[in-house]
Amino acid sequence: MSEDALFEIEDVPDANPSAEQVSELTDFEKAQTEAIELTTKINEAADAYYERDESIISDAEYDMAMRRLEEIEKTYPVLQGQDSPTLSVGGRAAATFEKVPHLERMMSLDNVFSEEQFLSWAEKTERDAGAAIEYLCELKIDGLAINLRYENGTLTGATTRGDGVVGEDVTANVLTIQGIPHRLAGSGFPELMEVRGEIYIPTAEFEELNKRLLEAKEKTFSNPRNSASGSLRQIDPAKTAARPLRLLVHGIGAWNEVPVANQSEVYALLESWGLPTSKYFKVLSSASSVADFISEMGAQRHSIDHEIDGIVIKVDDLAIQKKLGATSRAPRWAIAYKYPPEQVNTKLVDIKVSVGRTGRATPFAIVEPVQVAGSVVEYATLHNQDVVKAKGVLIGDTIVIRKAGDVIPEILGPVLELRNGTEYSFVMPEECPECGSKLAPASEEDIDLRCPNTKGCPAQVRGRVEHIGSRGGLEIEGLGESTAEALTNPIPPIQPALLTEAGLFDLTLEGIFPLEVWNYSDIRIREIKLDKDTKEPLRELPFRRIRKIGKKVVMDPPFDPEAEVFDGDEQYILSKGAFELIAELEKAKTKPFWRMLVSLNIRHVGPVAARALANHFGSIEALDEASAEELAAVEGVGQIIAESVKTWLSVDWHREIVDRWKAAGVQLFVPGHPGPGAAVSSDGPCSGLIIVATGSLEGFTRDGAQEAIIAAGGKPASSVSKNTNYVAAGPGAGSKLTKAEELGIPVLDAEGFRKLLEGGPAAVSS
DNA sequence: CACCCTCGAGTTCA
DNA sequence: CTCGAGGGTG
Repeated sequence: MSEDALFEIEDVPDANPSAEQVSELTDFEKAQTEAIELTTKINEAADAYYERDESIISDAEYDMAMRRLEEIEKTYPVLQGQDSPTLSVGGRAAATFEKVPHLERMMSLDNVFSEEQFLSWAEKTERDAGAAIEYLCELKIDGLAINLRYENGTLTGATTRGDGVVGEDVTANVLTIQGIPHRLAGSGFPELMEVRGEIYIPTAEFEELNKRLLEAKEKTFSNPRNSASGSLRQIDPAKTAARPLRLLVHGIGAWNEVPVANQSEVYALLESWGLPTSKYFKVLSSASSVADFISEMGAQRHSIDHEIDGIVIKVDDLAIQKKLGATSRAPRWAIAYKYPPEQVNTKLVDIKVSVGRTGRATPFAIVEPVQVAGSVVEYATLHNQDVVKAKGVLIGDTIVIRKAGDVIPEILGPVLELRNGTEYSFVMPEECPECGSKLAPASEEDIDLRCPNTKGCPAQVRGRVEHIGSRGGLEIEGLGESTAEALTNPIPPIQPALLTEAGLFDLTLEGIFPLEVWNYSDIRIREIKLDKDTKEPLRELPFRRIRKIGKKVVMDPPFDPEAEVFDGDEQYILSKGAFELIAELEKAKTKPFWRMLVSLNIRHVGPVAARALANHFGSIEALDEASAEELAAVEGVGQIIAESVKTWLSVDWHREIVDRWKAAGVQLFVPGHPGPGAAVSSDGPCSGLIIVATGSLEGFTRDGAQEAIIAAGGKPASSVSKNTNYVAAGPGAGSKLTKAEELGIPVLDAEGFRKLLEGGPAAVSS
């Protein structure tokens, strides 16, 4: 159950008491709110139905919600997220497919992103193989992996990849796909074999399909991959049959005694039996010719009849494949070369400036929403004014966007041919967009402009409060982005509950009513301008209240979460959020001292430096009395951090934070600490070991793993290097695991990790 | 003083 | 995840 479900979702056109300046909600915003509501409703109903076998709404109601959502998404395609229920037709239909284990695990592939990385993989592989290698190169089709099971030449089952061990049975649908033989041609088939392939929709057919859907006034698909996925998961096989799905096979799973020696010969054999193989594969005998193949195909990737996102390179010789074996999740005898992330054109609508918790003013781009590599992008950071200049973009330009690291949108530059003269350049504002203070560089050489109003700037206070609640800080549930905003919101006539973080632990239920929580996108583009004449703040952009955690009520304490309260003619039910926040704040008061240090928002003091300081000094008083030199003597703390701490402590309003927190009962010391200088010894089974935890380790949360390493006397690190002693990797581990394997560092699973923590290196040395 | 590890800070979207 | 910069080491 999501947190949001605790709150009422409201459609309040004007949540701001100073109503005049606020424009009406746009149609788009109304549609967005409705789409969110519908999606929640549909998903909850589908979950109940498929997971727990119960109906919480009638079929008719469900259909109506689905139809309305489709309608909205048709009007505003941007609102159709990747996981929109309208994409998986029949709600969460997937859940109705039977789970079937694969006979042989369906592995994924490790990735390389440059020629250099590929060459070093090839070098290592040749070394490990102890022989020259013939490489089989093939296109990496952007589709859905499928496992086909043939028994004595007859197709007896088709399953999706699932988690690699167990897939979903989609046999009935696969049987309808053109070009997949139900019965193999020729003779000499094995008793039992698994064939791996990719289901996809050719680009041309995809466009055709979308055109047909459009004409039929049905909703269209955003890309061939989604479309193939949706088509394969139809409950009714007749619907699948109507879609232009294709198959290409590219591997084998379980198969006793393969009658040939090379993967390429396997393909030839499969083809002779009537299975579709790609005509693009090629066997090459040197890594450098493979590199050439990669760049050649990259240049013509869009002229191929289906979408590709890279090239797969395999060791052709099956005996060598066997010798090389596999890591926990991917074979060592194959690698995927991924082409650079998808690039998309869109329009640069505006450039605005946001201010973070440190006061840094960061320009960011607002772009016309577009789909890039899996999600809809609306914002992209521009780092600072020099970057804006360097990119050469003007407001109004058509620009090229891509996803860097597959997550963060990056603006590459303008499309100059599409300029029409109406574009204009961005000028860095002189003043803080939120508090109006004059922006200035922190030092001479500093490129970044900062808002000097550290104490009072609402943007900075909000950022700091949010940081206190964050995972690295005090981990206060219910104190995230929007709650921090609500607590510090300075829009008159509402006084913010907090002017600075000093009062955080003095908050009471009465104090936080009324507290309204605003949604994310509104915070991001928030901008307050002062009226020229009255100097009253104007709210330039409409705020939209989507939920509330409290409402001012006339009622005697103690408050009761379940109470219904009458305020004039209106009736409110108090939501749990406010009560939980107060309870969480109380719990936070006794969290570890290093978390307190992080929460003070001292520059350069993050979790690691804070731990070092907390260990050596044990209390805020000890830190206060110590000189900068004494601080800098601590390992991991240098002059800069030491001075930053001393400077922070010398500021009056910072001291006020410390004093008020203390007065409120916040524990600013390590209980039982022997005193300054006496570092708490870190004895344990893992003394002196540097351990990196990555991926999801069963039985540990991300931070839990770190804590466990420390508790065992080890040192947790965030990146893998040659100094690392062990890497504990769970499912979903990425580059760190790759790096560990490269460097030959022992890799442990959750089980091994637990043993290491209990018994030290001896326990896992075997 | 030049290098290599790490850490801190900022970042988007669901 | 990435970038820039702090801290430690040879």
